[in-house]
Amino acid sequence: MITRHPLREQVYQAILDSVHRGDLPPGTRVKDTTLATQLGVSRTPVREALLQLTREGVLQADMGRGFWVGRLDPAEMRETGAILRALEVLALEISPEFPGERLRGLGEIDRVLGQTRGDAERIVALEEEWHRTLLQDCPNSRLRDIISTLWQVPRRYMRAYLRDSGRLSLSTQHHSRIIEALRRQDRQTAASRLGQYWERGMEELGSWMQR
Amino acid sequence: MITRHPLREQVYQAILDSVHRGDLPPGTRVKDTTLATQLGVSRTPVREALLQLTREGVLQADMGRGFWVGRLDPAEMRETGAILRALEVLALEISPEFPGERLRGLGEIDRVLGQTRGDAERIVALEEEWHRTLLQDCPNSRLRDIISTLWQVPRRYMRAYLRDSGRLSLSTQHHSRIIEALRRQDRQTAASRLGQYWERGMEELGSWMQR
DNA sequence: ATATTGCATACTGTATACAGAATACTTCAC
DNA sequence: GTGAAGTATTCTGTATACAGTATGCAATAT
Repeated sequence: MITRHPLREQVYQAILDSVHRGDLPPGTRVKDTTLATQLGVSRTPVREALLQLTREGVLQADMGRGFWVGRLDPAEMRETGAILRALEVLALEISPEFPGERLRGLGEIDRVLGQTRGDAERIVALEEEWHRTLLQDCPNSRLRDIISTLWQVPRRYMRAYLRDSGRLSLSTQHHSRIIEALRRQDRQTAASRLGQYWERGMEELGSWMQR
Repeated sequence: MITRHPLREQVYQAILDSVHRGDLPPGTRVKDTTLATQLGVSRTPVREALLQLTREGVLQADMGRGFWVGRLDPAEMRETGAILRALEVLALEISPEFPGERLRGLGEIDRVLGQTRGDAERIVALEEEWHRTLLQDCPNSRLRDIISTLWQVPRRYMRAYLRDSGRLSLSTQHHSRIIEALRRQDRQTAASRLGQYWERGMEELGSWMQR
């Protein structure tokens, strides 16, 4: 069965990548005509993608005034972080037993994370990948969807934080503590440690943003 | 300051209302051209609204095959319910002290709910209104947004359940128990009772759907 | 020089046009 | 009558056109 994909999805991904790569820094105005010609498509799918990104909080929009890349705002970070914390904890709690393969995968990502230096975007991508792997077996697919979508927000803040502060990693030691609990199949402890991860991370980002 | 509103928003609301009123039962195909002529606008804002409703789970879509009202699916209900439970509990936990005015408002909605008979759509609307009022002061605006959006899903299931089973109310006694805790400014207990509300509600809807 | 008004341009939101795919229908064979 | 094949029609996804508003620039006045 061949599945066709609407243009708007590719466009969506392309714009998101641009934002994450930093080609479109926070505050930049995003004109649909420009993007349309750059990507070689018409304005229609571009606008559909822009509307979705706006809904997800990556972009902002004013009626008649178009779209721009959302500025970094401590409140947005805190609010989204609190939500993600609750949802990831829930997702982990209701996950089934962790197969050894999954634990190895998490360890591997963590290992690569420990070796990666200086590439903020890559570190953030690996961080997200680690979480995605952690929650991969969560039986609530809608929950997984919402979590993935919400992650678009912290990505932007983490990237800015890593670049600006020069920190190398966000939380390798938290990762290992969570993995340790999962090795014992103690999902409850793992979940509570995952909560602490977010708590700490939010504090760290929060104090940085008050520069 | 005058705020203008894009057509797509009005269209969005109009379609949502149709779905909630039951004019468009689950499974109905939704054609953008038809809606466009009915509403007296072009296809563009209609499609923008349809895309958003699809993201929110009210509609479904297949590439090249258009949109239709999502069919009722026990798994979707369970999954969304679990998420809403976690988020509403979180929202209540971080809410500030409840002013007397708010408590009176909750009691008033509850009173109207107790008197309303037979009008499934109105009962569901009041139920949602009760929850919205409960979480109105939650300082996390993004959380409030997500909760409102997610509520589109249970609305459809609750409506079908009330119509089909002939039950009159969903949870008046739960409401009072929550209000009781709030009167003592015991948000922690109130939040845990709110969790029980969702737990019970999901069980009730779940067993009904296995007819 | 600076502020202000008018004008030109650019861009957004919406409408319409077009191409290709999916569905419905008709016709014909059996 | 039932089923298949081919044709018509409908509808979707994308492109383009259009109208109105916002933005930037220039010319003029202060």
